[in-house]
Formats: sequence, C-alpha cells, structure tokens
Amino acid sequence: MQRKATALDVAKRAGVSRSAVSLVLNGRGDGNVAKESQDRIRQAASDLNYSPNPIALSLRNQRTRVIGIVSDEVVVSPFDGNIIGGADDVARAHGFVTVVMDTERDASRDESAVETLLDRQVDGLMYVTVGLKPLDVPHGMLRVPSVLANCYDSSPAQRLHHVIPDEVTGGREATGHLLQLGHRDIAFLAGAATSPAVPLRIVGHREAMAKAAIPVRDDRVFMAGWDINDGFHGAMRLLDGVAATERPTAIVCANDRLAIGVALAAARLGLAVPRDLSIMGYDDESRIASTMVPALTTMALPLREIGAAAMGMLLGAIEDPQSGPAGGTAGLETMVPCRLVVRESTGPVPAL
Amino acid sequence: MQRKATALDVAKRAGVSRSAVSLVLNGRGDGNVAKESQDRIRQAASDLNYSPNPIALSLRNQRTRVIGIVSDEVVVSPFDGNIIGGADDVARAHGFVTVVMDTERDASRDESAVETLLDRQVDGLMYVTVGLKPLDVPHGMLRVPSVLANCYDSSPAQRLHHVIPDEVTGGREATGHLLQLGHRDIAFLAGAATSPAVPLRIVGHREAMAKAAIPVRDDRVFMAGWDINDGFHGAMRLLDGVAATERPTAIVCANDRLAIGVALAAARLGLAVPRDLSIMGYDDESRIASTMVPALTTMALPLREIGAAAMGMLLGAIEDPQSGPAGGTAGLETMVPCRLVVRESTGPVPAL
DNA sequence: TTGAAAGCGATACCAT
DNA sequence: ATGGTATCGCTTTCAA
Repeated sequence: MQRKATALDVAKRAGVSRSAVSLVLNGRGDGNVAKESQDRIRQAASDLNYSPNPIALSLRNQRTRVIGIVSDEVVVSPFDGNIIGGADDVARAHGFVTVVMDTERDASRDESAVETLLDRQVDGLMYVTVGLKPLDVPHGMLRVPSVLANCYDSSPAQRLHHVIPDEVTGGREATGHLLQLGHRDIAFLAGAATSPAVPLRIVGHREAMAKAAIPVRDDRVFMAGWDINDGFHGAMRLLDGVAATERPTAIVCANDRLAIGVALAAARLGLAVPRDLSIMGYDDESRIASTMVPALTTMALPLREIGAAAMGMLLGAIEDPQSGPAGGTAGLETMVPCRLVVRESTGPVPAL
Repeated sequence: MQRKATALDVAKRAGVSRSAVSLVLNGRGDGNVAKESQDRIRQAASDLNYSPNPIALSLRNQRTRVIGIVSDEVVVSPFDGNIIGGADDVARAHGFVTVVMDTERDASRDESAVETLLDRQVDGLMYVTVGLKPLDVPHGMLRVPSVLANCYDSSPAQRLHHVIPDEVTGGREATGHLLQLGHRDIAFLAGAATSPAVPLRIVGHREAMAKAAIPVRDDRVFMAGWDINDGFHGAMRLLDGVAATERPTAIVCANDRLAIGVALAAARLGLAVPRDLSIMGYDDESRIASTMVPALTTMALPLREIGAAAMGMLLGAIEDPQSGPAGGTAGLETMVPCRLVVRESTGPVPAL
C-alpha cells in the first residue's frame, strides 16, 4: 500500500507552502492566498487525491469525529439493531464515525468499555439498550457529551439526556385499536416485571379501557414473560377449556414472540385468527411480525427514530457545547411515539 | 474534563526526560536507564494514572490497533450478531478495538465504508455477512490484511482468506438425526435459491439419505423461502389433505422461522409434534429455537466460532505480515462445523 | 500574500 | 545512562 498524499505533497506540487494548502482547503483561502495559488492548490489536491489524515487531525484538534456507542447487547442480540442503524445514519451525515462496543449484558464491562472509548478520545458517547431500562450510568459518560437511547439514568439526578419510546401511548393505542373493532373482553399478556416498559404499557391499556368505560378484570392482565413458550402458556391459561362466551376475544401481547406462542395455542385449540380470536403483537420485530400466519398486527417501536434523535442531540451538544446534555444542566427526556401497524391478526369481535 | 497526564508530565514528576519514560514504560528500560530512575518513572506513571495517548501512538507508529468490520446487515438485522461478538472478543483480548460499519444491505456503500475505515488507518479489515454468500470484495480490502466471515470472494481468484460454516455436513447431520429416529420419508424445506448455503445443505441431505439407501423423492425437497409464512405454506403443501400413510413423518427446515411456520401448520391440521410429525430447524436462532413449543431441535450455526476464527487469522496476519491472508498468497478456506442441538420437536417415527 | 515555526503526544535515534 | 531532537500530518499564529 503506497503511502497516501500528505499536505506537503500537495504544497510541493502546487509550489506553495503547507500553510497555504491548509488555509485553502479549509475555506479560509480568500483574503489570505492569491486566487491563482488557490486554484493550483485545489488542482494539486484533486490530482493527488488528497484528503487530510484523520489521525493527525485528531491529534492536532483534539477532536476525533468519532462517537462511541456502548450497548448492553444490541449487537449480539436479535433486537434493536435499528437504534444503532438510525444513530449511525445521522452520525455519518455529519461526518462522524461510530464505534460500538457491546458488553454482551455484562454490566461490569460498562466502565471499561467507556474508558476504552474515552481513551481513544471519542467526542461523545451514547448508551443503547435492548428494551427500556434504568441504567447505572458509567462515570466516564459524564466527562464528555453523552446521551442515553432506550434507557435512562437510574439515579434521581437525571444527569443525561435520554430518548425513549412513549410506552403509555403505545399501550393505549394498542388496546384502542381492539376497542375500535368492538372487542370488550381484552386480555393483556405483559412481559416480565423487571422491565419498566411493562407497567407503562399496562397504564396505557387501563387508560384505554377506562375511556371506553370497561372494567379491567384482574385475571386478564398478567406477567407472562417474553418468549414464545410464555405466550403459549399464557394463552392456554386464558383459553383452554373455557367456553366461547367466557374467553377473551382479543389478546394483546407485550412482544411479537409472545404473539407467536398465542397463535400456536390458538391453532392447537382449533381457534381461527382473527375470526375467533384477535392477536396483537408489540415491537414489529423484523421478519417475524410481517410474515406470521396470519400477519401480525403490532405496535412498532420507533427504534430508528430513537437512535436518530439521540444522535441528533448528541451532535448538537458536541458542536455547540453550551446547550448540551453534558452542558451542566439536567438531562431532558425525549419521547418518541410508537406506531400502530395493522395487519391480519386482528379483526372484528366475533358475534356470539 | 481535565487533561490527561502525558509522558512529559511523568518525566517531570520523575525528574527525567521523556525518552527515559518511553523506554521504561515499553520494557526497554534495562540496560538503558538506571534502576532507580526506572522505579521513580513507574511510580510517577501510576501516580498520574498515565497511559499513552492512542492517537499520538497511531500517528507515530502508523498502526492504530483498530480493526474495521464491515457488515452487510448484521448489526441492524436480528441475526448473526454473534459473528461480530466472537470477533470482538478475540480482538479485545489482543488489545484491539473494532469499529463496525453496517451498510444495511446497500452494496454500493461497501467501497465507501471500506475507504472510510482505511482513511482512519485501520490495521485490518473484516467483512461479515448475514448468511453465507459470495462477496464482491471491495477493492480497499486488498490493501490491508483482510478476512471474510460467512462469505467468500466471488471472483475466481480467491484473494482473501474466508471462514464459513460447513453446510454440507450440517445438512447431512440434520437428516442423519432424523434417520436415526427411524424416519424414512423426510422432507427438506430449503430456503431460497439465491443462497449458496441451500444447495450445500441439500447435498448433505442427499448424502445422508443415500448412505441409508433411501431414494429422495423430488417432491420432498424444494425451495420454500426463509420466512414463517413460507414454512407454513410449504408444510401445507406437504401435509394438507394427505393421508397419514402418504405424508412425510419429518420435515427439516432451512431455518428456525420456517420451522415456526411448519409448527403453525401442523397445529392447524391437528398434528402433534413430535408425535405425528418431527420438525427440525436450522440456525438455533436465539430466543426462538429454545423457547418454541415444543422446543426446536435444530442445527446450530457456529457464529461465534466463525467470528473468532476469522479475527484470529486476521490478527495473525497483522502481527506477522509474512504469512497472512493479504500476504500475497491466495486465501485459504476455514470451515467450522455446525452443531446439532436436540430438543423436543423431533422424536421417533410414528408407528402406522 | 506567503512561509517559517510551534505544538498536539509519543518514539527512536544520536549525541553526549 | 541520559537527554536532545527529528518525525508522524496537520493547523495556526506570527513575521516577513
């Protein structure tokens, strides 16, 4: 690999000094460098296919144009990669590069990941999690502009800006969709109590039910877990051996995998979806929700938007150090709305 | 953020010159620096919590200890993140950091991603894909040590080393497992013809059948696609309205999502798994295979191992430039075996 | 308008 | 054994 052209090479070729090259190429040529020198410099630069060495630039400017992203398990898990995708889009558009370190759910690696990144002089930091959760913010994150995506500072002093989905509204609109189809006996298969998203979605569910003046039965809302088998067992509990008049006509699930389990249970019980039972998912998990049989109606999490919004804030704070997340003030909260995706697993309430 | 200690700070505190600091801290102290100076230097370094600035180091040494990973869609997709996880483990263990750029399936971004990375002076490059595939190797990859993980050079001159799963053996052992359970009428739901993994797995399937001296019926092996609905329709085609004596007793699927579709179809047709029908998946997709109802027997792809092996080769080539993938010789091929994971969706052939 | 020189942080060579 | 100095590539200030 032959060495790349340096500013000195350009200067030689154009017959000027390095300083002139630097000035011109950074747009500060006018008023400092003769017009024709400028032309020669630009010509030489493009001839040599010159671009400044980012490492030297970093050393000189003390800014690397690198954003460090640490994730709890986004990369290795099958979910939420879109947060990083959305964040990266924005970063790239601003000439930044992201480097992501995944701790694979080992919180003890958080600090060291952050230190490694800080050591490499990242200009800013972002923490991304799979699923909404309170985060024990690594100390290092307070030393440079930082944001939280899909998580929030677990300490009372909200020191960092965070971007999260609006789960209450998500829950409300999911149930609202079913209500609109005429359902009145709606079950809610929640995930696990450890997730802060769960109670929020339940609040939304209750709000929707309250607005429709329908009492919420205690046995219709419960923690089921997050996986296919959890959905299956939850559905069996709700449906197996229960008379048609006694069973819920719709089930909203806290994620799409639960919905798969519910669909499996329904099929086993000879219930047709959505004719006998409507099923709603949550997440709009790629390659799952849209290809289910029947295709899943679901509440899409705005992952890309979350990532993009978080990166937007972060870059803002970096480029204008006054008004930033790490600008000394407490962090703000940005909520991004979820998006209802209607497919085929929900339908009108069955006539009895 | 107060500035970090530099070598000069350490030198001052220890009352020596920068050079001495450099020598001692790099283990070249003995024979060059007085024992007691060495002690003072080390003391000062730890007092100041000194660690060399990686940027300055990079500029000086022309090595960044950064490995660039470009992926087609590994980060944003729900799959194969483990390749990156495995690769990153190895890199970290060697004091390297990885920066991954995901092109989100836009091949036209390949070259620019590689250039960006090269521009940032990565010491090596790795390309990772979701699913085995031939790769139009970006030119830039030939300029530094590089490896391919889960993909291979599409040009006849295999210029880069690649690490891929042993799909033929995977297919053979999947079918072998079913054969061992007594099945003789085994269907094979392949993915899409565009994947080179498909024909390989079919070869394996045929080898296993041949070894058991069972003819393979043409209508038992076909391209179905990769998604849940594809599995559903494939299974319906095989099972719906077919007499018990005429239908396959086992179906091996090219991935776990197809298996979900098959399970859905079986449930709808009143077939119990594995009593009436055995189902095998492929991939051991996390949070899917193990939580299916019943839990899916599947052929696990050795993703972590692939990533780790690829990174191992790459670092080898970087640290010993003689014998590397980019060392001038043609690339080698490393095949990593798949792993049979037996769960509950397969069982003895039904007695008729 | 231009070029020379300092400095970002570290290493390696070469005098002392 | 030790410290001074050039160098990596670039930007910026200061003199000419």
